Amino acid sequence: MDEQPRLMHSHGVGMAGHPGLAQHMQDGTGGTDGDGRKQDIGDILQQIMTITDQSLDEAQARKHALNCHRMKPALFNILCDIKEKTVLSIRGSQEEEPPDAQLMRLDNMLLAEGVSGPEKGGGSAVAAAAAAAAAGGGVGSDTNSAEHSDYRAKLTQIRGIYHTELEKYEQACNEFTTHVMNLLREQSRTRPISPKEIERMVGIIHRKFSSIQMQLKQSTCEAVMILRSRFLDARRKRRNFNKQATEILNEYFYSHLSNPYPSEEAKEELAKKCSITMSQVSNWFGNKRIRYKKNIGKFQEEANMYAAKTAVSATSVSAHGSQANSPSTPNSAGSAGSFNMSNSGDLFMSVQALNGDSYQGAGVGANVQSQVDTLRHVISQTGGYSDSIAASQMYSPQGINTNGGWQDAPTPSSVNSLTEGPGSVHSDTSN
DNA sequence: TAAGATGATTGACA
DNA sequence: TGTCAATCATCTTA
Repeated sequence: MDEQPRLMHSHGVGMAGHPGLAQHMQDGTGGTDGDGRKQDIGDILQQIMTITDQSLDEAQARKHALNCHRMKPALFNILCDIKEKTVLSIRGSQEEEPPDAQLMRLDNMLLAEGVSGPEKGGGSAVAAAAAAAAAGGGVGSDTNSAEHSDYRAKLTQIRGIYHTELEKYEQACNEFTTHVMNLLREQSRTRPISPKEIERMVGIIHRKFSSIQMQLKQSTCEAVMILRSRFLDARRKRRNFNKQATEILNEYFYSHLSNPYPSEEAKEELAKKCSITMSQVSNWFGNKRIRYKKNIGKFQEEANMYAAKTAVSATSVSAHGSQANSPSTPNSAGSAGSFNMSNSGDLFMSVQALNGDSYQGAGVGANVQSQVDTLRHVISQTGGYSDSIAASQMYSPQGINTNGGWQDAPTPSSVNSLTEGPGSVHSDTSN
């Protein structure tokens, strides 16, 4: 209480701050009643001016003086009563809100996309799923994996930004909460603040920050969506198969020209070799058959080329003799779709392509014919086919019948079978 | 930039 | 369900 006089004094007419003004006020302009009133106004003004000029220390000192004021407990009690009647009654209407559905949705999505939660390759799983969904859009696994890794890298980038920002927000939220709680604790010395009220204030702060967090989550979701759509769009774009894949497919097609219907197993094998999907293999063969049939002349050169190619490799096979064509191999052929371009069965078919009436291209000369003879010799040596069978097949026309379909084309499932009778077309998987 | 090549899609059919 | 045929959309090349 001994500070009280000091407090009052500081509110008094001290001239320290503005002696000039105070002097002017004190001087006045006359000694009448009006002069007295002016004097009061001057005092008030002086007080105001003094307050604004007070340093922080002075303010602290005055605050302390106020805390120690003898009337403080009584005033505090009154404030408590008033607050009890007003503020607390309002509180009832502001009960806990249910968890935000949108926030939950965002959380779930971020978790599913692998942005939030533990890094378990969620994003890459999504990318893989997206790749699978867009199966057939790419050119090969190398390209797919490149795009895949690109997607993953970008997703990781988004994840990093998201977590950094989230941490920043959380830190800011904690700091601000601590700051507010300190303020409230400080204020609780001069006004009644219950723990519940502090709790409520903290709740308000958290809600504010969580709304900011929701914006962050929303932005992150949008970024992921954009990334995904771009990723999928890029995959939808058609790209040509690489040269090697096309060669493999063409080799198979022309070496099975009389029956260019690869079995499921053969398709699988081709798909693996070409690094494309089975449906892409099916598409390719479908397109190829139709386009070939529509314009055989145009494909003549290509057919000859591949036939010659196969024949050359076959010649080398013949040079190696039975090692590459053990007697057991032809009949074990049906084994699950594996095929070999240099095996006797495929050579047999390539010979067909080479010798078919309409395939006797100008580019294939007597040397190729001699290769054919060699091949026929090799084939006959393998014991898989008799010369007569070979001849009957080799010199048959394309296999394309008058209706435009491939002659005697068996159902795809029977393509692999080597147990069919003479004249049957097979060897897809003769190994 | 146009024309041709090529992979994918769609509907009909057996 | 696989294939054919037509067609679309995109890529490649001259």
